Amino acid sequence: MEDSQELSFDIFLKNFKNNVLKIGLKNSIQKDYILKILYFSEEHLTAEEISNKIKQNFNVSIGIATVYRAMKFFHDMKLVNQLDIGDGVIRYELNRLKHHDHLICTSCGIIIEFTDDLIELNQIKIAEKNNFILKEHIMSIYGICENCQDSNSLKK
Amino acid sequence: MEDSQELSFDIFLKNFKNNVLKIGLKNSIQKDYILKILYFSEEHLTAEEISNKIKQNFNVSIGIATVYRAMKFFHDMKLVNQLDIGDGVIRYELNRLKHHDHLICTSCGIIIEFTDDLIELNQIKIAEKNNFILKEHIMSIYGICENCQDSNSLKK
DNA sequence: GTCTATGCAAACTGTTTGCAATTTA
DNA sequence: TAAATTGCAAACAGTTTGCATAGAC
Repeated sequence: MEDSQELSFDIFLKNFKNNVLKIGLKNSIQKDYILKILYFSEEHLTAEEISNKIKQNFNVSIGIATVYRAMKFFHDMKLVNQLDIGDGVIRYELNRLKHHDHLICTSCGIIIEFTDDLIELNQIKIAEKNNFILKEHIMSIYGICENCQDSNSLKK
Repeated sequence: MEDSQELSFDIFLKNFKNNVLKIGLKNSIQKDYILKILYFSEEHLTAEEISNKIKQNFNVSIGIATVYRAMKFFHDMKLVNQLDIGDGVIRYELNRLKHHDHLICTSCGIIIEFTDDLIELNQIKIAEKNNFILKEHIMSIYGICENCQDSNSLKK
């Protein structure tokens, strides 16, 4: 399992690097590390967290400016999504092509992804009704997650 | 019309000030000005913009820190909504109780409000499915507005 | 060898905080 | 008069930028 994931990452990375070369730019190990972290992470990571994880996992230090520049680059290439949950920090995730939205727990901050076809359909209708050319949407639902509900009734 | 709006604002303001007193806090002209701007503004304003509008309309200078503190206060009182469209600036609007979402033009930045019952229903279902206690949701649809579509085909 | 990407530190932006002065109840 | 609010400036956090150096093609 490990191996097959590693393999699919290798293919993904090779493909990405080819695309970079095609547009006349250069690759770097730093970007490789960042992509690897994003690829194998389930979470939505901040620039800081990405940098820390690279330190932990590969014992390599990457300047925070490099992370930001890489994220902008990936975002322009539609390779990563940016998620702003309104706490002043931007989080990043690999764009796995299937659109999804986010449930955010206002107590512990956990972010749960969900997909909903009705929402996808609805946004098209709303955009049409307002004569917008649709690009994308962000839907974030805020509430209290199961865990936090339980720990609030701890004393029972 | 002007007058009846002025009147309804006066009632709104008097009511607010009473509530402030009830919880043992003090009122100030600064908060009055801010509320008046919010009340008569259709737009979603940043702290900076609120401060500028007060300068323009009433020729009064209010420290930016005061605006931020007031907005936090209003937000805690559920009087104001915060809108973060992901450009690093928080926008504020008076909470007129009917929930609505936002269409944002990525070209000119105009923000159009819309309401959609299906979305309201949907979020309840999604929260339930994930065992969340629902608090609120934010949905922002990004696209190109009618105006910007036209001006792109200017040359014809 | 040329041109891009990196790392560092400084700059910047929006927001928050400490504190003395002012205003409110 | 006691307590809360303001205004200023400094602090702060996250992000961006300029520039010299290292690295990729």
